[in-house]
Amino acid sequence: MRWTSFFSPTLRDAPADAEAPSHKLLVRGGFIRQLHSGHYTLLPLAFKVRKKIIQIVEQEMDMIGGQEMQMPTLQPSSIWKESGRWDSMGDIMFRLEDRHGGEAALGVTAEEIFATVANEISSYKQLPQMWYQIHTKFRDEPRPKSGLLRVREFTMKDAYSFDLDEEGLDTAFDLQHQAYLRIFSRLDLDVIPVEASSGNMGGSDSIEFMVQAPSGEDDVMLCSSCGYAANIEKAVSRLDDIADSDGPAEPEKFATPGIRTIAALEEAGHDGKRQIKTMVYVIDGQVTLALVRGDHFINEQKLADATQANHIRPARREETVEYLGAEPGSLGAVNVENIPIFADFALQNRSNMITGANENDFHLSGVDISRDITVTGWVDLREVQDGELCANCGSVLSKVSTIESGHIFKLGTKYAETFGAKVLDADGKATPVVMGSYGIGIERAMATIVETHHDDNGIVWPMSVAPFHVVITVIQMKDDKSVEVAENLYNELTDGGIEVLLDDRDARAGVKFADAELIGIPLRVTVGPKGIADGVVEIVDRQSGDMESVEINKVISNLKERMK
RNA sequence: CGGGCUGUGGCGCAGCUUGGUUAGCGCGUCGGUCUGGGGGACCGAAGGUCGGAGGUUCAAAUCCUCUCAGCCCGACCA
Repeated sequence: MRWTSFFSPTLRDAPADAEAPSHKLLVRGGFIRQLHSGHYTLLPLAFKVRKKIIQIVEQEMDMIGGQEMQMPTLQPSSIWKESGRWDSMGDIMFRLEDRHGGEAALGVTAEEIFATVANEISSYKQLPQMWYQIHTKFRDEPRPKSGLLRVREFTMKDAYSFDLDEEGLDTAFDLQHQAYLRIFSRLDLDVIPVEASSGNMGGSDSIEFMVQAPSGEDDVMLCSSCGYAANIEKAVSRLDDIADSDGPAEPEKFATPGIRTIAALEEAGHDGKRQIKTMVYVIDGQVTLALVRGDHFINEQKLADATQANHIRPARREETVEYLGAEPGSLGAVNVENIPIFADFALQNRSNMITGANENDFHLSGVDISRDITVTGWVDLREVQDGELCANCGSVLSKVSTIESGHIFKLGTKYAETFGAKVLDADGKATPVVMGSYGIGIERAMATIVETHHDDNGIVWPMSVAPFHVVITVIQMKDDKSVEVAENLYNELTDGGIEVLLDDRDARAGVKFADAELIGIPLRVTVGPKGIADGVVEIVDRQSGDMESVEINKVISNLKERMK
């Protein structure tokens, strides 16, 4: 490709509203343009990178027995209603009606559709199956942001496995896990597999593949010693036991005028570790209490997971007053009936504690949780804090910001049962197939590579996904000899299967260098009169910046060596 | 959904407080001359419904009302 005929509108300045490095660089480099919030046009450079990422994903999926196919993106509501996700998906789903008034949605994910197709599998002899597609997904995100990192329309590789039993699922899950590690390694992304929440996907285990980056939106807890890694929505840590002194036979009410916070109670001499923090939520319309230790913080996703909630929100002040009789700051769960109460494990067996009395400006002391509070369920609600100790090995945990690059789920039989995907087993008995689902966002992977592969001058693509392998920079287009050498190299390299961008623009060297570095081509061949006088051209490595003078007839072998 | 900010040529911005000729500047673009190894210089040129609608006024980019869009923080996020 010749630069003079290539469409790559580079910009000197990044758009003012871009913040994330990948957003700025992809726009400046002429890879993408925004059409609308969360919707981007992929220009030729980005399209080339996307295609290479897709090829890598396809190769690795095919390697583990994946069969590529494609599902419709416009899907009838009926299929989503059957699984119950027409409601549970909420506002994330783009919904529309056809001319007959039929409800439909744009594909958010495709468990339902694949499970429907899996109806065609009728015998255990046809299992296992591993199917996947690489296709557009639509999600009406509350807040698209950071260029390609969070968008409303994107390409996703979603794979689905079908097995006869849990053991088969474990095998498929592990195959995908290994394939993911190979894919991200080939993309030169340092992924950390972490234990994750499954959200409204359902199912048991799920693992997310996270890449550490400041622009990331997900927090992960990492143990540097034993390798424990978990999304903060799932992470646990070691806690010291607390020995409570004996309390009174029943809770005692005491006045706490003006005290409305845990911190204020602490100042009044009541250690946060001895307090019960009472939070009021509305979960799918049901007012619910969540209790954690006074000095602890609740993680809402944990509460949502524990209650299998579709929709969860903090209660409004009026609701709190209506149901508990007091305002936030004086709340407690003692003597509360008819409202579900979920308590964090850290409160188990605790006694002689302090909590709100559900009467403004009063608290209770001497609360024995098992005696005085009707706990509906003991669950893990506490959000682990940076610096706490690993539950496995006792080393210090650190909280890091990450980008979610992939997520794999063990779904079990939920979708198969709903959609009647059953097979006859060896005994002739009908049994639902066991499913797994496995996703990777293609454009997010592209942006994540940029997040982790750039410097002050621009992007530094790994060879595996670079839009071109080599850029030939002609220093002076007026110098016939330079042009001749460059043209010959261009033809030979291209014939040799190397993807070359020939910078044949009549621009100054500085401009060409800057553009080549901005768009991040891994190798640059500089052809100029100085070198030609000595029979050489220069090869510059984008990553290291190292320059080597190479005899013209050895350029191809040199480049091929570097590309290995 | 709450809070904050921004819409002026392809990009980055000024002008708006205090209304007043042809709305400026830098970069980019086009033509030309010189130049030529890190975003060069000079000459010339094109390119703007000032986000949109309504209003106030002799007069609106500027004031008022409504509205649309985008960005950031939070909420939310399979």
